[in-house]
Amino acid sequence: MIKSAGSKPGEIPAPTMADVARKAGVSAMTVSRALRQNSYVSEEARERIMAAVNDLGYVLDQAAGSLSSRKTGFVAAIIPSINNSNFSDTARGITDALENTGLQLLLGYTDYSVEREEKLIESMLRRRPEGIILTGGAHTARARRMLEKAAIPVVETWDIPTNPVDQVVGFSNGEAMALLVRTLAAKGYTRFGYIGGTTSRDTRGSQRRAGFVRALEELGLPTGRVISFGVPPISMEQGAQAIVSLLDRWPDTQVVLCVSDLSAFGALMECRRRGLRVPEDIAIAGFGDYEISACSHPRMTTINVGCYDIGQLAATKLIEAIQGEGGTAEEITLTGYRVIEREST
Amino acid sequence: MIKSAGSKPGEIPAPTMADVARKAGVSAMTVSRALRQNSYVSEEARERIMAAVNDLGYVLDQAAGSLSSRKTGFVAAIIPSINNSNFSDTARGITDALENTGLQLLLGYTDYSVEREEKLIESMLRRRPEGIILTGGAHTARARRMLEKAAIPVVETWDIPTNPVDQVVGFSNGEAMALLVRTLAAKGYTRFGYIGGTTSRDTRGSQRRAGFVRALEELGLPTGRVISFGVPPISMEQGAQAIVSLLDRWPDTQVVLCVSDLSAFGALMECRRRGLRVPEDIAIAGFGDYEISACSHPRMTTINVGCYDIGQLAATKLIEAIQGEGGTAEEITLTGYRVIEREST
DNA sequence: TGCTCTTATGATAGCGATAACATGGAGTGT
DNA sequence: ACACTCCATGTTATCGCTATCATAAGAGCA
Repeated sequence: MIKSAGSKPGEIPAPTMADVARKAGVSAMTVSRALRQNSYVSEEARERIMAAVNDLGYVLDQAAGSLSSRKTGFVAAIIPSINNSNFSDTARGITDALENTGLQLLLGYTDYSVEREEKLIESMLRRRPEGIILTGGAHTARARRMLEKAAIPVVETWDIPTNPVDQVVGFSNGEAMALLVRTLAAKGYTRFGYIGGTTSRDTRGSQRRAGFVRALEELGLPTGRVISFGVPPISMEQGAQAIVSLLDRWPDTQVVLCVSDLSAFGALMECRRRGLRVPEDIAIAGFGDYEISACSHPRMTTINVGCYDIGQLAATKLIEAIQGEGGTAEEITLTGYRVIEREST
Repeated sequence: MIKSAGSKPGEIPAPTMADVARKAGVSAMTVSRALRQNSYVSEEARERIMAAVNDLGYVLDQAAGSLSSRKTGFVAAIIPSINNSNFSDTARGITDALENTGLQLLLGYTDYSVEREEKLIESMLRRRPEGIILTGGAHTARARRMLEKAAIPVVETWDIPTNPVDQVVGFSNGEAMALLVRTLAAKGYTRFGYIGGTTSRDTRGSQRRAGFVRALEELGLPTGRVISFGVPPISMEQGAQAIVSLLDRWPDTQVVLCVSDLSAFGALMECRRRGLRVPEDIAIAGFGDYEISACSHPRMTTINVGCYDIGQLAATKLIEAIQGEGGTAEEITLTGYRVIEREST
């Protein structure tokens, strides 16, 4: 429990707009106008006001302002993890798009749990954001209800939900993985392995695996070499362990695709450690085009999915919906992805 | 400019506490009490209120609440970058410590610019956070003034500022790097190289370099092999390029220390690419103990600085100061670091 | 029976800003 | 000189909640 902070004895309360107004010899309203530079204030008054602001060290209280104006200036964004650079790239894209709009980001992460997402959504809605950006389309029923009730623009990203809440900015993870399979099959590989996480908490991970299997089926290639290793997100170390058991069970595997570059990198390094030549003995590909895959030795084949662009585009769409007059039609914006072939395949 | 959002024709305004009160047949004050479960409300009334809350899909407006109670429930944290996993680990530590305190994190990143930091601090102070966590001790004069004026607890992290604003949770980057130098010197290395960034924007980077030079001087070893490459943060790719020019200029270098694991990894991979044996031909060490250094081949020597702990400890100290009665004395909390010797040296 | 103490609830008055309307000069065209 | 803009400023009434004080019913006790 937070103790009564209040004003401790001797503590001077922070100056308010009224204090500034008094010092500058104008009304509070004029101060408000001067600080938002969108209305008529004489140059002379503005200068006096700014001097008073400086003197007093006055800082606007936005909570009070937004109560009155019914606009909080908040945008909420929820990503699975900040430690994953794919998602932090998206967060960066969001922040950059928000720059100079006067909107401030409330960022939260779910650790890949829809229950945590529900809690986060609730605590963020208490702050009355003007819009909200989510990762993926899997939400609890209560989360959905809260979102609908909130009557603010929502953008789901990184995925194509079958039943979107509102707008969508993303791509088909399954299709992207399938494209990678087809690209590699075209190079002559036939015996494909896959490394991913066990549970279905990570919907994007599941879709990637499904895309992997589907593409192989379409090509008439065997689909059995799938290793599910640990709870998502799969770490580098887990990737290393997974490829060992994969090659143990299916020593004739020619190429291994991984749910992300991180596990792929772990697998790649483990192979090198064991003296396997990549791609001659075993080829490896990742997903996500993390910085690491362009720099590893050998450099890794992967799929770039435009993480930053997803964030930037999602935020741009959200801003349009916030500023736009009417209900922007529900809309699905597909973002691009491309296979980046490097030395590891 | 944001258009007048207001209530568009036909749009139902969100339910307020008064609506809930009416529906439950109690006063707004009782609803407020019931929702904060800290005061006397009969079980019967609480049930009726919760039912009404559910029916209406009511969500508390914290902005209004905090205006009245003079407590916003916000804590601000500013880190250099969210894409850097060292700092996102710190952010994670902060969030985890905040869990169940009812405090919500306002996260911002500076891109290693004190000017951006100043802007961020200002926009965050507008939200009246109850405390603020910063990275490093370098701030603009105006930022310092704002922080002092704000009269809220401040914790500076990741560094030991010479003139702290308030509390500090961090370590000496220079000493940590010096320890690494001494550890490696003890193994017999004498010709040390260093890879870091050019400008002094990144104070932690500068301190690490200074620590490197100082330690060598104390050991009576040559200090000249320093490559400054690009604007911080130095990427993996830049690390790769840097080691090429370093070895070009000083081919007899035995061991190269890098400002972070990321550049060290780039350097390591580049060496392998060129057929150099690590550590036999050239040894490499990083800084920060990123996931990558434990998994690369060869595994990298580095320094673990407890990024997560820094965040968690900083947040814990901040919470104490927020909840504690009086002005906690200004305090410097040193966090530990340790050299992790692996295969690359 | 009267007194205090605990529990449960309500009425009122702000918190610090802004929306909306009102006011009063200065410039402008006819 | 008269209406008529434009500009600059002030007044008033909230926004949705909580602090604070007031009230009242029952429990426990002498």
